[in-house]
Amino acid sequence: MPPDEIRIRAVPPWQPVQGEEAPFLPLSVDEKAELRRIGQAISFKTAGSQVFARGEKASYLYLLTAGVAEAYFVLPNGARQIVAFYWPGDVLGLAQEGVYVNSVEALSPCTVYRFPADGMTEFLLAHPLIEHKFFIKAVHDLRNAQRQLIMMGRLDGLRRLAAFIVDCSAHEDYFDSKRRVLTLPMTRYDIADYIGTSSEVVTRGLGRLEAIGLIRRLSPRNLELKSAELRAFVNLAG
Amino acid sequence: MPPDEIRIRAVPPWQPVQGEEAPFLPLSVDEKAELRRIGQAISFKTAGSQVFARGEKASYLYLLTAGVAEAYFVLPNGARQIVAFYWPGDVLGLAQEGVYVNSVEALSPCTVYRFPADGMTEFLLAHPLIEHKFFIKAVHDLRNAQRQLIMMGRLDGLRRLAAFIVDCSAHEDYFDSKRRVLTLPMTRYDIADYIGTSSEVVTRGLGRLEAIGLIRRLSPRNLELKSAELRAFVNLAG
DNA sequence: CGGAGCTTTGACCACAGTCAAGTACCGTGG
DNA sequence: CCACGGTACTTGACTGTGGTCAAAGCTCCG
Repeated sequence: MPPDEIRIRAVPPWQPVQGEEAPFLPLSVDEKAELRRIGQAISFKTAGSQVFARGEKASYLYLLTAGVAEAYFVLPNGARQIVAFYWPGDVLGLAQEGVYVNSVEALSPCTVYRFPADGMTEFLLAHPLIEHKFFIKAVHDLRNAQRQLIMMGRLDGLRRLAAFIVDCSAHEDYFDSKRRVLTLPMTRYDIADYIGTSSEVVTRGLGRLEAIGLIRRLSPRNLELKSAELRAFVNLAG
Repeated sequence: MPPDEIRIRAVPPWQPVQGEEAPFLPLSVDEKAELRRIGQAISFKTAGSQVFARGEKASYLYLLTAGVAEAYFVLPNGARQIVAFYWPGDVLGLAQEGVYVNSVEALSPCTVYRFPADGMTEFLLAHPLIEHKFFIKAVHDLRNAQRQLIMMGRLDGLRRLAAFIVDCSAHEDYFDSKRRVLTLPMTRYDIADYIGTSSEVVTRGLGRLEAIGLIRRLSPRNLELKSAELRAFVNLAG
């Protein structure tokens, strides 16, 4: 799988997963060709590049093909809440009434496909199979957002951090499953603004997780994980 | 508009809203007929009725036409997080790999349309215009979930409560805009489990909001609101 | 090799979570 | 209609997590 291949990361609501390419929806050759026809590949060379800002006219819908990005919202008092990290296969560009509702910036060099929002409705109506995949992706993201809500509402800081680490370890490009080493593409501030706490608490949390023996800090951005134990610690099975 | 009319509550991402029936997507007569053909109207007579439970086979997709319901998740330690309240026009039945991910129960007598999940994919593929509306609804709900994330992550208890009250006041069946009186269909516990705090904090919060003069408690479930001031207090414009 | 940004640690304090008790409300049955 | 019981709501007191400020150490890149 070339790194800039068009693919959508989602697990469907109804049909139990079929293939072994587990976390991605299968797109047919035709569908990819159709998407490439109306889309346009774009690269953001450096971390920190702004993809778009809240309030801008929502001219494009984006599909991230390589790299990591974040969507955030800044409150009037300056506080920042990250509402999502985007990994390869994720869709960006959530809009309301024609304008983006969040700002998005790259956390690493990124490549995206972007589709003009203008013709998008017509395109989707003309290609029901593709529309269905975008629909499933939206449902997938909704499920994730609700999961995040559960973590924010009912888990303490340490467990939220552990849950976040577990989530990150699902992304093969950043988790070496043989060495069990996770490479974080984001800063402590980013993590804090995502799980609703401060960078200090994140640091302390990593220290405590290391003390308990659930992780080992090889370097600030490289963590060796005990995945099963981490999952058990978060304990979100319900 | 009859109270059990089929309608979908959502504001679309791209096209700015057109009509004056603001918060609902227009469904054509044909579309309603098609939905009625594959759907089935069901009533839940009493508050507290369980619509479905987490882990059950997701046999149906639901459209709420009257009443209020809640979707919640119970952690192994017994804590409960409400991930959504559902109002008329909302879609219920979020599933993953064929099973519901949350439990849903009625907060008041409810009526729903339910659609068999079995044929649903085929039906949607055969009716792109309807599928598109479900897609837009999913995007709408995703936006709301992200907004909720911002509140949970970066607002203190009092502001979360105020934001919740403002959200409730958007639903005409429960907010008398002439008298400016909101009728809450849920308990303090429900509110607490939604905004991630305890029922005591909710009560205290209502007291403080009343002391500031933003609300007036006519009875525990009936609040007279100063909507503009409440909105300004929450201050989520960004 | 220098410096800026990122990370870590420490100390202090307040918000809000928890436990406990008392009060209001409402539907039920006498 | 009234008495009653259960549930929902309110209030109080205490405690601990985690938010904030401050400062020092580390890392990585230029």
